[in-house]
Amino acid sequence: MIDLKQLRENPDRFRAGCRDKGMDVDVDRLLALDERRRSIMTKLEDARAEQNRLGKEVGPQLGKLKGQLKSATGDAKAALEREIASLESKPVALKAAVQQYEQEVASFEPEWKALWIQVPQPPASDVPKGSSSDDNVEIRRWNPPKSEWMDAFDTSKSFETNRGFKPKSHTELVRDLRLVDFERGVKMSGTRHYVLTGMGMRLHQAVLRYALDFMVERRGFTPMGVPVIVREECMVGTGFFPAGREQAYHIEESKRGAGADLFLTGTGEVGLMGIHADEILTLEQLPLKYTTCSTCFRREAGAAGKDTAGLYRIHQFDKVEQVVVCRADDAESRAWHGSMLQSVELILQSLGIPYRLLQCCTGDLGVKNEDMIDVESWMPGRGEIGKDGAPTGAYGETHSASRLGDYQCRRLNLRYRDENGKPVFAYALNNTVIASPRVLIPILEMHQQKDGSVVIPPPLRPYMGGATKIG
RNA sequence: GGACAGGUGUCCGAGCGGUUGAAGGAGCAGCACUGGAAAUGCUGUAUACGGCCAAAAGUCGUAUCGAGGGUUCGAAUCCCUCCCUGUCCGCCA
Repeated sequence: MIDLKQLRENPDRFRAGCRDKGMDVDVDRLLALDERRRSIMTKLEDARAEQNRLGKEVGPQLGKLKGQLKSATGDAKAALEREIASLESKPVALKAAVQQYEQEVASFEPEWKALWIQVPQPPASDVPKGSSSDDNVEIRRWNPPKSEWMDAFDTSKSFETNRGFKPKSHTELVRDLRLVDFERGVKMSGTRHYVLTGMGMRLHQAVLRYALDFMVERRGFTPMGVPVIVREECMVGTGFFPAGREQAYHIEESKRGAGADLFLTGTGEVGLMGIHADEILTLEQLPLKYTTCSTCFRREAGAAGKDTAGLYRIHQFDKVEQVVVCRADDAESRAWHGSMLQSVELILQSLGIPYRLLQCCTGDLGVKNEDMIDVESWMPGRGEIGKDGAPTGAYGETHSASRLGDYQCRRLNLRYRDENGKPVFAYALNNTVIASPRVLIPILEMHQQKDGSVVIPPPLRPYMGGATKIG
């Protein structure tokens, strides 16, 4: 969430942030409620201060009198009772005032809080303005050169021009090579479910394990295994709720008598960032560099009819995720952003997948990020159908790298103590390392051979018993 | 899932319904002592929000003893609900 002090001091920045992100949050209403709340709180606190002062004064006297009352009789007893009654009546008026203020605040506090957590993190100043993903700006692209195991590939030319034969789509490849069984996945769990079979499962696991090991061994990240079933606080704290509530599977344990419902996480980011919620870290602990491999669950509400075929948009998948929690420093955050993206690029290059980086425009950012770069991988089986009847190929999003400023850590109450010993909300970043089975689409489609087999990229071979191709 | 026992500051650990942000210890920091250290002594050692202040420092107020609600003039202390931890039993990858 945002800092209310900053909102008061510079509301225009947040109004502009809402506008640029295309989000409709009533900032002025929030400001008015905040003002009202603070003014009542001041009165409430004054009343309570007086109440406390009286309590300290009256308390010991009452204690003494009540002690005396036990042994008193007759007139002395009646006099004591009168004195006690008069002492006790003193703070009663204050109590009524306190209760009235409390009720007043309670009457609009939920609205105040709801508005507060909805205000999005304003985009960084250098993020291009735009209204949708169409306005994203390409930063650079990479095409594989000729190497020991694959020929060069140029995405500006058709697959057939590059390779000399028409490509199959990944749905055809997984069918012909028996890597995925969609029918039975749907039988068990409904639309957008699948069964990975045989070498399909092995390839899936190989990609994940390669990516995790890469992050740990080459990039110095700490591997973690985190819960994928979490409480609502985790979802709110990481910024996925309330905005993304419809995207998460909801386990209604409260309906069975438990105290709290649970939610399935859509990314390992939730578990990784939740680890240090409500903590104050030391400067030496930073930066935190965590990576995890976790199963991700997404309802894909609102995506009905989109990408219905194949492995692109599914309800359950596995993802290696990376997060960095660093000190509250813009330059440091930007440096980590670059470093995290470099990890992704190195992995994609080693797998021989053409890709491009897109600077997301303001309108494509979520509530919590101030800057986001998407990585899109080349998928020869995607895109329009060309004159020759084969798809022309297209880039499809496989990764996303966000800078969140202190927005997420403020929500999570995750701080560190700076050089002066002051607690400061840390900055957070997150980035996909690899998400599978989606990444199997470019791997299979890019490395398919004329005979219908698929060459396994060398880094994955050790994870597949040394196999060099499928089929 | 059942039966008990618990949850207090960085940690351990007291706490009678009334001057308790909270005894006592440990740790940590500063100072003193020392040639230097140990030992010892003294001092300090939470967070959030709000007020005062140009700001910082500081200071004042409020809240926080697992969370939320209640009783009361007043709750760490009493009551209710939930969460968590431990032990035993049951079940089980």
